[in-house]
Amino acid sequence: MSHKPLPRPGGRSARVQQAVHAAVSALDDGEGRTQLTIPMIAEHAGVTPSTIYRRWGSLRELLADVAAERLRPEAPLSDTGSLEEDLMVWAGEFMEEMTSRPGQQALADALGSASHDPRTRCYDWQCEQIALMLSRARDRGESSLPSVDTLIDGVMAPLLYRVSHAPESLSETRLRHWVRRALGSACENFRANTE
Amino acid sequence: MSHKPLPRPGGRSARVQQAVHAAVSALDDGEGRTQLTIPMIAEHAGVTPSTIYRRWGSLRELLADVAAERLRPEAPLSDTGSLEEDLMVWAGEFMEEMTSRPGQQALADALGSASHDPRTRCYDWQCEQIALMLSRARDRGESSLPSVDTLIDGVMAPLLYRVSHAPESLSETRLRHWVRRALGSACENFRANTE
DNA sequence: CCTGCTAAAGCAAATATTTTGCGTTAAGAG
DNA sequence: CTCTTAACGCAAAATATTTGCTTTAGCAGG
Repeated sequence: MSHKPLPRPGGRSARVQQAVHAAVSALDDGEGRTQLTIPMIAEHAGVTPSTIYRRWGSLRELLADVAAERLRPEAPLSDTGSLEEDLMVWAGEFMEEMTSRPGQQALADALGSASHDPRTRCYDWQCEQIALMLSRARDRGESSLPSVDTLIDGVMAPLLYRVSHAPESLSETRLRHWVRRALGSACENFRANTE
Repeated sequence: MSHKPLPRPGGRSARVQQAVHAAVSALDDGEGRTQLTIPMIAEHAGVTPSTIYRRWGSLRELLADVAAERLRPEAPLSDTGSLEEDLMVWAGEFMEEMTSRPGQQALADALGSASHDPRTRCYDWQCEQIALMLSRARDRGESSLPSVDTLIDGVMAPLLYRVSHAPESLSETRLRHWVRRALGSACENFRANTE
């Protein structure tokens, strides 16, 4: 539905998609979110509105597609020498990114899609990143490593939950708590600002 | 923005809101989600489209408002005699509800709102329910109770994350694992179908 | 390199929607 | 009972969306 399995990946289709994505990013980085319309995006991208309507169906799905792309990790994932720090850096950057105004918007757009596709894409990327960190840790000889599921449930899930529902309650300290707990060295009596 | 602080809670405003919410529920319970429009909802509710536009702003926000209401707990929260079972029943019902097609849709609608209001409402209700369960447990004399935050992060966050990103991976077993772990009796070597 | 095939884009007319200004209704205060 | 004003209804104007048909341009086969 969105864009991944392009029947004709090369050439025009790809150019149009890129132009439309770029147009959304450019126009959205302003304030007026309510007044972001498809004809507006089409003009900025140099295509006709009907092209967008036929390809994405609605503004909601287009925004979800762009947002999912924005949520994709781009930095090569730093290698700090320990799993705990790798996680802290990665999740910390994510937290930073997602607490900004545009980040909040992007997350809402991605989660608000009628299709599962954008959400599944985000999930897959997160699993990949975590798996990579784990394999590095394994190579370093770190022992009693958690599973991908444990880290998803123990770190990413609470992080995303709070970004979406209670962003004020986030902090570096809380993140550290989740990471430590998921890694097994839990300090059970953590109490943060309960807002 | 949505509806909570109604300047004039009584009479007409309330009736209109109820009629519009009912109309959305009635029309949405079908299939055509793409063809759900504001004029359609207005007609079914017996109001003018402009009323809806002025009050909710857009279909997206109206759907988020209705969805948040749908996510509100209605059952009086069963009292099973133990915190673990109370949590299992409550979160289990929630899981059941949210894995259905309409439940998925409602969740996406609520999370997709541009305003924080629907998400904050859901969060507040969940905290209230959990606080109630905890106070019952305290009255029963259960000891070493977790905090509300611990249960939100340890149970509701992973539950919502997986409902939204990987519903196939959910199971009663996994839920039990989260609950036990949050309650302190973790069985660290849990491994579910990693899908 | 040329030719045919077809997915995707362009164009424009037909529909449907959203927005807006202004008159009307009814909730709530005094 | 009267006054005030938030919220609703109505209808015209402005925009957005849909759709049928045409044209463009990847890509495969010769």
